[in-house]
Formats: sequence, structure tokens, C-alpha cells
Amino acid sequence: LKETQPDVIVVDYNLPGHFMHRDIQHIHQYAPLSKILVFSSDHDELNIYQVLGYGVNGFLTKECGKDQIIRAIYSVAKGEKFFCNRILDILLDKKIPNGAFSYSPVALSGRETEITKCIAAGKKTNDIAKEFCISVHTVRTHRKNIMKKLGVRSISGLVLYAVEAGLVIPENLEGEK
Amino acid sequence: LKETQPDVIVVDYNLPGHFMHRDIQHIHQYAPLSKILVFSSDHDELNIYQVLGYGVNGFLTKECGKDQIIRAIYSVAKGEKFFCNRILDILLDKKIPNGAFSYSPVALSGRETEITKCIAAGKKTNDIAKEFCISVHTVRTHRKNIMKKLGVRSISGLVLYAVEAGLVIPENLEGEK
DNA sequence: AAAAACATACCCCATTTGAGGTATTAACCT
DNA sequence: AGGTTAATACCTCAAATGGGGTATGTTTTT
Repeated sequence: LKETQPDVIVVDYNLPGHFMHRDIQHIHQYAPLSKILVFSSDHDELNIYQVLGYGVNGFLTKECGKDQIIRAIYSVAKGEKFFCNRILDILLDKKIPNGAFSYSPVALSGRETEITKCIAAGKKTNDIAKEFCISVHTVRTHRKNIMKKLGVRSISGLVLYAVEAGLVIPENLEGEK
Repeated sequence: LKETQPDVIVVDYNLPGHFMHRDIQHIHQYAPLSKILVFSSDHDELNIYQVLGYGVNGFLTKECGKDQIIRAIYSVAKGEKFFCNRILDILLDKKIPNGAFSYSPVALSGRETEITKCIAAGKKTNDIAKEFCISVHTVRTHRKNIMKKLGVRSISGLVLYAVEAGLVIPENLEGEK
């Protein structure tokens, strides 16, 4: 592999005794210039996310038609990315809950939303109270109402909601250090 | 629009005085069977996420070549999804930080990772101790070490890290109710 | 063989959460 | 005028957190 440096590598992982999803990463390391097109029927989303994270250029599932497979290979070779519908659905439905419908089964009030953001950003009740010039009690009351509305029993749940609702972008972790 | 119900609708939003990104949602409502191909040079990622969340079938940016645009229209008409590289990069880089490189400036040990997952999933220290059959003290120690490694001072920060690292999927909030 | 990392367990203590309340004021809806 | 929601503020109390330690045994690395 190191010598050949192919234009496109088509990998089918999760075949018993063959490549595992972890190996994709190694392929990427040994042949960094090659385009990687994954072709797998993996159904484990975490696996799929991980593989996508390795920097592959395309991902097809076994449900794809021949036509699509051929187009995928050409597209990937050209430097484009090619993900089949199932993968895109995972990416969109699961990771982009920002669409109005998907995160508003419960509606937080304006104030509640602001406070949710702060909590998710790791701010302490005290700091939030200062920031908005209101009493700690008020912040606590808001938080309780929020958690009740969301049906969540911990900060963790609240943060997950905030991420899901797009109130915080995880990468902004920096500010919390 | 309601009468025509076109096969494919190509929308260019964010043109002053024309469609705004919010309108995409309405198009989707009035012509639910039409495929929507968005063509925009929007650079606001939150906007883009939102538009993607509305259920569009394709998204091209102004950097796309003619060839790609044509293929996009045909693909979308066929029921496939078509997103150009820039959009896919946003989706991948921002939402899938699983790549070894992007989340391993610090490396948590195996146990630490497991415990991080649990904490991010909203489990209490007690429950985690029971789950792994270890002492609460141990869990606390692990958590402290984790937080130190991550340079984070709260559960919130820890959860954000977990999301960023792909250890939890935000939508699994359900289990926390 | 020595050093570093991991997993384990315990102590202390001040601060915060979570969960249960109550209450007042303003704004908005009908 | 009467009801609803929002935002504000306060109370109590058990439980959990965060920050600071120490310690021991087992791997893994050097």
C-alpha cells in the first residue's frame, strides 16, 4: 500500500477476519493521498461516525445501486465527496436537530433559553446571576423550570438538550477551560 | 407553487429582498413532494444547519462547478441527496470530531473514557460505581482526573467534550428522562 | 530495575445541585 | 375582568460536586 499509493481505495470493513473499522485509520495514515471510499453495511452509528471522522472521501452502504457505486468511485477520484443517502440521513437526522421541528417539542421562554445556554457553557449559578443581574434564587427557579420542561434530571441532560437544540456548539469548549 | 408541485425546486436564499433561509421551511410545507436543491453562498453555519434541518435534498455553494450543478439537479430529481464538498466538510468537521486527530490532544484512559460516557449520559456517581462494581471514591477520583486532563471545571464541560469526542450522541437524551 | 501510567480507595470541606415548596408583579390573551 | 405565562425571589434539606489531598497494587514503558 505504501508503495502503490492508489488513487482510490475501496474498503469493505467489518467482514469477519478482514478489515475492521479501526483499520481505516491506518489506511489513511499509510496512503494519505489516496481517496478512500468505504463500502459497508455497518449499522452501528458510532462506528460510522468514527469512520467518517478518519477522513474518508466517500461512504456507500450495501443498499446502493450499481449506478451509484460507479458514480461514487468517479466522484471520489475527482476529489469530491460521495456519501449515500443512508449515511447522509444519519448525518442530517441525527446530527442536525436544528430544524425548527426537531427541537421544539418543548418551548423554553426567552430567559430560560439564555440561562440554558449559560448552564451548558459551564457557568455556575452564581456567575449567571451576576451576568443577568438577578438573584441566584431566580436562576435556580429558572433552572428547575427548565429541567422540568425538558424532563431531565441533571446538568448532563440539560447540556445534551442544549447541544441538540443548537444552543451551544460543542467546539466552544475552549471558553470553559 | 401549491398548484405546480415541481419535481425540483432550486432556491437561492439570502439574496436581499428575496428568499431568506427561513422561507425554505415554508417551501417545504407548501410543496412537500418537491425536491429542494439549495444553492447559496451562505457562510453562516448555524443558518446552514437550520436549512439542512428543514429537510432539503441538496445543497450547493457558489463554488461548485457547472458540471456539479447539473449532476446535482439530476441526482436530486432521482431522489438522491447531493451536498457539495463545502457543506459536507461543515457537516463532517463540525459534527463529527471523531477523527483520532481532532479529539485526542488529551488521551483519556479506557476506564476514564467509559466513565466519561456515563457521566455525559447523565448517570449519577452512585449508579456508575454500581455499574462497574467499584467504589464511589474510585469514580470520584476518575472524574477528577478526567476533568483535570480535559481542563474543565464542570459537568457541562465534560459533557461538551464527550459530545465533541463522539462518546455520546446527543439524541440519546431519552434514556436520561 | 527504575519510572510512568492506570485503576483502585479513602479523607476533608466548602459550595452546588436537585427536588419540594410559596409568592409577587407584569404582561398578554380573550 | 379573569386566566395564563413569564420573570422575579425566597425557604428547606438531603445529596452530589469540585478541589485538595494520600495511598497501594498492577501494568506498561523506558
